[in-house]
Amino acid sequence: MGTVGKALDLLEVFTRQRPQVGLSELARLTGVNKATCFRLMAEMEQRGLVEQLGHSRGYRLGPAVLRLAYLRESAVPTRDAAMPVLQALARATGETAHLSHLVGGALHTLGFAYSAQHGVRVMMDDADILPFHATASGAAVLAFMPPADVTRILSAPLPPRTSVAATADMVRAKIAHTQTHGWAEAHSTFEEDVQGFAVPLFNAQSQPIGALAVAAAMPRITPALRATIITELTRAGAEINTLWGAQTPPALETLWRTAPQRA
Amino acid sequence: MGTVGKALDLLEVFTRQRPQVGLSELARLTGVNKATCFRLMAEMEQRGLVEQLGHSRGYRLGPAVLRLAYLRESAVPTRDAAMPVLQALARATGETAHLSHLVGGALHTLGFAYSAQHGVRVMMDDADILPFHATASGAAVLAFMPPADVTRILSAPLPPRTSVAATADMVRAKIAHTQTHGWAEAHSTFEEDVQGFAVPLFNAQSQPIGALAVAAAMPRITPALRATIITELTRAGAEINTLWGAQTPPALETLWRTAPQRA
DNA sequence: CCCGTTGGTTTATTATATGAACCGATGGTT
DNA sequence: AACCATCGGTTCATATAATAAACCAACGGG
Repeated sequence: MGTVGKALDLLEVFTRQRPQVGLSELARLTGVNKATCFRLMAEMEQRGLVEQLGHSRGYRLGPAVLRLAYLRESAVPTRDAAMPVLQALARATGETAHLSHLVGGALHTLGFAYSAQHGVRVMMDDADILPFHATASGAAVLAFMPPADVTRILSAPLPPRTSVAATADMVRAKIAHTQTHGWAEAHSTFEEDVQGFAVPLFNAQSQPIGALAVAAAMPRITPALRATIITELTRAGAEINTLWGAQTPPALETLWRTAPQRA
Repeated sequence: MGTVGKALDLLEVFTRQRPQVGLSELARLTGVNKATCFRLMAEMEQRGLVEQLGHSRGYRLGPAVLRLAYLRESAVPTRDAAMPVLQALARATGETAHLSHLVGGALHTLGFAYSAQHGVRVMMDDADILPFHATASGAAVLAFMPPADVTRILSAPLPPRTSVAATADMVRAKIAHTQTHGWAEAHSTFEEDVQGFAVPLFNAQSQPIGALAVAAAMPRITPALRATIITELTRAGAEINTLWGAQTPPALETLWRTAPQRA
């Protein structure tokens, strides 16, 4: 692996739960030598990608990432464009809507929206990372990936948090379902008592780059609500794909148009 | 220079005006060898920091920067905390308020706010980079930096855009003014017919990390407006410093308390 | 007072980055 | 149609930069 890859891996340790880390802890978490960590962090600090507190206290993400994010959004307004659709989807379904983006072989949360309709909501967190296995979003994306990539991802070690043991066969079944219906569904997998629905999102080259999902509280699910979610989800998915200038696979577009009847 | 520093320098070519660049152009702009550029970009693409369009079209910033920005803001809500103050400052003065952050020895625009009062406004752009010389914000920051850093910055080559030739002596005069008054002022420097006012912002170690500024349309400036701007600017500066958990130098705090009388 | 841990530094060793030349593809221009 | 410049990407010998173990001084809790 190259040096910059190693440096960028260091940034992965920063999460919502662990906003700052010391040098030794960083070396321990990443397995990178402490001296190497120091040099890499010092170099990233110089460019403002990370900063350290008071000369000896730990590192955290720096202000430069804000600038990069502004430039990214102004160049390609992914999130800004999708948020209104996301909010409308949450309103229309009464459940939590969720948008994720494929980056480096993982699904990163890009945004979410709650409905005010119910007190009990499926909660989400920005910058969360979703497991491919056992989420509707994961199945939605995998269903439109080249088979080689799917095999590679499914043969990777399973993440620890999956509450239901998700075998590769089960995931393949979900993928097949997605390909024939146009949307993915998952029960009690990512979280207990949560029913997930998702559709894939594409780029201009018809490659899947993310997923739009609705996460509903399981006890509320009725045939009618399920139909509503599927109808609204496919409609919103088509809308975001349009906003993003995506090339939706024609077969999928057809499925989405007839989704309401088959829901 | 280290490899990751070189890689991060590549990201600097992306601006609002140049949201995407091809490989050869990138190599030309940065002076880095084309093969090196390719390898570095490929490595950054793998982590989602940049992405390329359709296998041969150019690179642009990738979605991973969004995630990093969210994490940064959730860990240390710099911009979110300051924006309301910024908007209030624009409203109170009737002019454009501007917030910049010191990152890697340059002032990066972090946010701005317009007043609805006048049709003629000083326009700003997110992710702009300000020259140290000849802006009020630059002087405000330099005034509280270690002298060694000031000398280093002032001996750097002058940026091309400065409309008024700003000699090091002129900048030093502005710095002295800032140190005795607590705020910086600049006439027709960054832009024609713009009068700039600025105060420095600090971190918890009393080091300057940015500036809060008001940019007013020159023809509107009257002694009364000038007094208002200085009063409101120092007040807003103190407020943001508090929000950011900054350790404002005591001498400066005193100056700010008495600024209205000396305006 | 001790012992573990912290952030940071040094060193020889080695792996990695580098850049000139090269490639096939593309797209105007003559 | 032949040409030429330029594009993104690749190759490989060379040299530079990254690495890791040992070592510091400083800090802090028991």
